[in-house]
Amino acid sequence: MAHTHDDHHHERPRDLTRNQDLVLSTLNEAHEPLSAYDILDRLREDGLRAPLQVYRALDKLIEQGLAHRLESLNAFVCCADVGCHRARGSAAFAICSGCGRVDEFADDEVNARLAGWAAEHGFALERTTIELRGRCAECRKSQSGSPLR
Amino acid sequence: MAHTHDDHHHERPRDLTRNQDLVLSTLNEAHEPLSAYDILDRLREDGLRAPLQVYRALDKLIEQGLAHRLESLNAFVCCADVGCHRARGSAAFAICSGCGRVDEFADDEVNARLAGWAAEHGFALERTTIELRGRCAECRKSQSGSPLR
DNA sequence: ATCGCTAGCGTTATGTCATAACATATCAGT
DNA sequence: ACTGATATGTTATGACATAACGCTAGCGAT
Ligand SMILES: [Zn+2]
Ligand SMILES: [Zn+2]
Ligand SMILES: [Zn+2]
Ligand SMILES: [Zn+2]
Repeated sequence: MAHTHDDHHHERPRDLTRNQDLVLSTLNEAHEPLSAYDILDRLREDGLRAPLQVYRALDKLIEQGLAHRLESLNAFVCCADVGCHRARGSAAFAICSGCGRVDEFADDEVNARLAGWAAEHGFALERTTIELRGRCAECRKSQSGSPLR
Repeated sequence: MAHTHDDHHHERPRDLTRNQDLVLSTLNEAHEPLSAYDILDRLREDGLRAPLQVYRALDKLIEQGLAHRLESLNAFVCCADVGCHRARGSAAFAICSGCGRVDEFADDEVNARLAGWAAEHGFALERTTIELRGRCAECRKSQSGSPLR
């Protein structure tokens, strides 16, 4: 969108609509990935009724790099490092099958190697998914159960 | 037409069951990822009636490294490199949004870096998903449409 | 042989995730 | 106020995946 001549705020990441704000807050308060329907359930008392309201908000949040979709889980988390979208290469996620904890990180070397493969093969890279599944340090100590598939 | 997951004549272990063999053959003959329901549709005339028959076969094939699940697509491909399961680290996939072509590859450096992150963080790595989305060289030349979401 | 175990199979029903289609509302620029 | 873009609300439907049940075939041990 075109900015006016005296607009020095070239990034306005907090220009969120009501639904987007509700969804982002829900993700922020959760300590685990949430499915769109999980989010919906937590927002019924705020007036949300239909999945589409959640999915639309999620689309925008993801577009702005404020949230991420975990493909291997069909669930969503808020971004742990706002700015990862622009400042760093694509993010990777370590997902614990024990407690649901998700650690977001980025590895420049990994991103460089994948970009390299793409360049070599004439592949126009648009989006990268990197997801590690396993058990986090905490869960390895305590032999706790496995809530995640 | 470019072939990727083409007619590799996989050495199929003789211990595949009828359903597993049907599903693997279907994946081998396809030149694109197939959803479980796509596979089911192609196997109706062979007597398959229910999704579960396909999912159960897929589970076994994936377990044996003969097929892979593409998380970002909710679809399946046959393994382009039998033995990737054992011989190499986890596989990566470049998925073309234009034609559906999938290239399977493995990058030792990428796998090493991800294993390194896991080791540093006490994360017991069980499974890794690496999926690149974009447009393949062929599709960049010809401005063809976008059948994949 | 037949018992008991295991793996696979077939079927119905259900659960979970995601989008199509359409109507209405809100807001900024003119 | 008019207009176009974006966001919203709602209903219905499509797409992906599993629960729960009982049956069958294969196989080694008794
Ligand atoms: Zn992030
Ligand atoms: Zn954990
Ligand atoms: Zn493979
Ligand atoms: Zn292509």
